[in-house]
Amino acid sequence: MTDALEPSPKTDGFAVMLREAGLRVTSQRMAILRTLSSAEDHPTAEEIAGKARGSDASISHATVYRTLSVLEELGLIRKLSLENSPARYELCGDDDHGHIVDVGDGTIIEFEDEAMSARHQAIAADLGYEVVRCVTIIEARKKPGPV
Amino acid sequence: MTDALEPSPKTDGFAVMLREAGLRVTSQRMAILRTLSSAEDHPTAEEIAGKARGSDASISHATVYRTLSVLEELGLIRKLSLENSPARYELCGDDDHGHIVDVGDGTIIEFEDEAMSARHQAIAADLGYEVVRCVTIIEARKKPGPV
DNA sequence: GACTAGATGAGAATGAATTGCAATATCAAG
DNA sequence: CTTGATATTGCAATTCATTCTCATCTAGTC
Repeated sequence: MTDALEPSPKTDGFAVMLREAGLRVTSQRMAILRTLSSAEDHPTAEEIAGKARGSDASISHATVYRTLSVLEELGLIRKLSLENSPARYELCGDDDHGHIVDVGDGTIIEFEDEAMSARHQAIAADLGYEVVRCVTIIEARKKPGPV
Repeated sequence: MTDALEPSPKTDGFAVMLREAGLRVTSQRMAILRTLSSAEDHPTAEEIAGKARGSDASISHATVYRTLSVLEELGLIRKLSLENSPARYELCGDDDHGHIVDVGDGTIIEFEDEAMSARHQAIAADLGYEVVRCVTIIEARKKPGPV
């Protein structure tokens, strides 16, 4: 009963999307997608490689990088370039959400904010642009305040 | 009349800030600061090195990188980590402004938006954080609009 | 002018990400 | 189910940005 390897409705959807984009559905790609899908945090390429190797034999890191950029272009995942550290990845819908990075311990908290997203759209529109993607990173320090 | 090399009130201010931070005022640091101060765009470290070499002899790229991080910690400049390209730098006050990156040609447009900055503060505060710095990058595509 | 800690230059080293190429595997067609 | 065309992979070597090492130099001080 290795149901970790069973196709789930979620990962099945990935396979369909890959095929529709004219791409082949390989075990490596599915392993990477499955890894991202079960990740609570925002793993780096190497972290993804490590976990993906758990479910599929020996995935080379070249494949991880190649797959990640394919998936990014496909719009299935999002890449997050942080200062002074390797890029991190997350599955995504097409929502515009931001990240708070705790400068103390590196914790990343996601948030969504309608007002902020609306401003992004408006600002871009004012300048004659249409938004492709937004990256918001708020580096912040935990306030000593009352719990 | 090589007034490009004259100390300007602006660059003088830099010297004071360096000294106040207990750092030495070197010709390399001033050349880099002068370069940034006269840059209209957001140059990369290597572009800065190139231009700075124009005003000061042979500045090594190690020095450029070292100086840039010193200046960043000092809060005099800001580093902008973009996807798939070297970091870019800009002089900065402590304002929270964003950048629109034209996905077509790479043009970077700066903007300020009170409402957006206010949201950043509020969002962080809600989660018990105080903002250190914000990075907003809106990747956008030029609208075919009427011109 | 001399001293000393901080700063620099040159180049080697690191680490993330990309690429070339031969081997392999997917998927459509028979 | 077998085959063939070709997309994809693994491996290793490579690129590129950035950092580090260390001997030399220099700003700031006395």
